[in-house]
Amino acid sequence: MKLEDMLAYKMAMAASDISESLYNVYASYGLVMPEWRIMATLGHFSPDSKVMSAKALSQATRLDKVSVSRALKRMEHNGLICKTLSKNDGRFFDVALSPRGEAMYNEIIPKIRLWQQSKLKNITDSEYEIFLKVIENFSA
Amino acid sequence: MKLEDMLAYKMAMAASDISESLYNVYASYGLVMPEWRIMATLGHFSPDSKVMSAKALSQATRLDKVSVSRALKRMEHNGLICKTLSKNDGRFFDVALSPRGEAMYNEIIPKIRLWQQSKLKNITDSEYEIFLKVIENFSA
DNA sequence: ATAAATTAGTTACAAATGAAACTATTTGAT
DNA sequence: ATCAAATAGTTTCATTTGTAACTAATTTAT
Repeated sequence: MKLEDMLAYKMAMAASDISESLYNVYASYGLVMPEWRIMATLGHFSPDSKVMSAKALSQATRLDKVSVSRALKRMEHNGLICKTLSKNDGRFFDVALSPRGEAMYNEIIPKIRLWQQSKLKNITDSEYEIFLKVIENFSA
Repeated sequence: MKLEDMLAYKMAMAASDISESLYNVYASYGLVMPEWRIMATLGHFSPDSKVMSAKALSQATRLDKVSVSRALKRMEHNGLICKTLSKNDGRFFDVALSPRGEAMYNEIIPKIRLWQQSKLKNITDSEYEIFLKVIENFSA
């Protein structure tokens, strides 16, 4: 087996490179990685499902529940999210981006898009489709 | 922009899933992630280049030099590597897998290969080729 | 030749992390 | 209805981590 063929190795290295590169974008907004992942998740889902529980965020972001709890505390403190006890079930919180959080999200997203385009400039649409299919497979 | 199209997000999630899944393989040998990355790198390169410096390992594995230093200390203590001062340049160490480290590597690799095959069972060779091309691009 | 600058690696310390214990709420069994 | 089991989220504490300071070796400039 060649290292060149080592899927996990390649993925980890690429993810690490991407992660570092992306850090420069959201860090300029004072966000750390868990906060950015949460913002990205909430921002994406907010059109349809306005709220998510901490548990759902934990699953979507692959952050453990302690990290989510702490990130949400900071984000609430910074006015980026609204956190209210769920009416149906007092164990859950309904978490959503605040207007301010939504504004920040909408400011960051175009920069991410630009960054992503630069990363994909040598890749055709059909190649990217296949790439997505492959990594979709990994998480399945 | 749809979350479905968020490259970085998808990569981070897939890498996280893969990393967790792979952890079960090397953890059973008492290795932690930095140790496994170092072993994989040394094991792969050992046919041609028998030794690597801690710095080279740090670059290859995307671990910072402190992590590498600590991992090498543990691995040396466990008899998995040999670490000798370079003759040419007294700042470098020549690091290589010990026979015991090599044996462990050769025991783990087939399990990684099996694991990888199961992850790729729905993927054709040409699709995998394209996938590799795309992630190669990220690190460039 | 010598002193400043650079580089490899380690150490120390402060910050981030996660497992386990904890609180609070809900569900399910009797 | 009541009590045990389960679930969401928080807190505690011990470990892990990374930045910055350090040591030691080498290179570069003068």
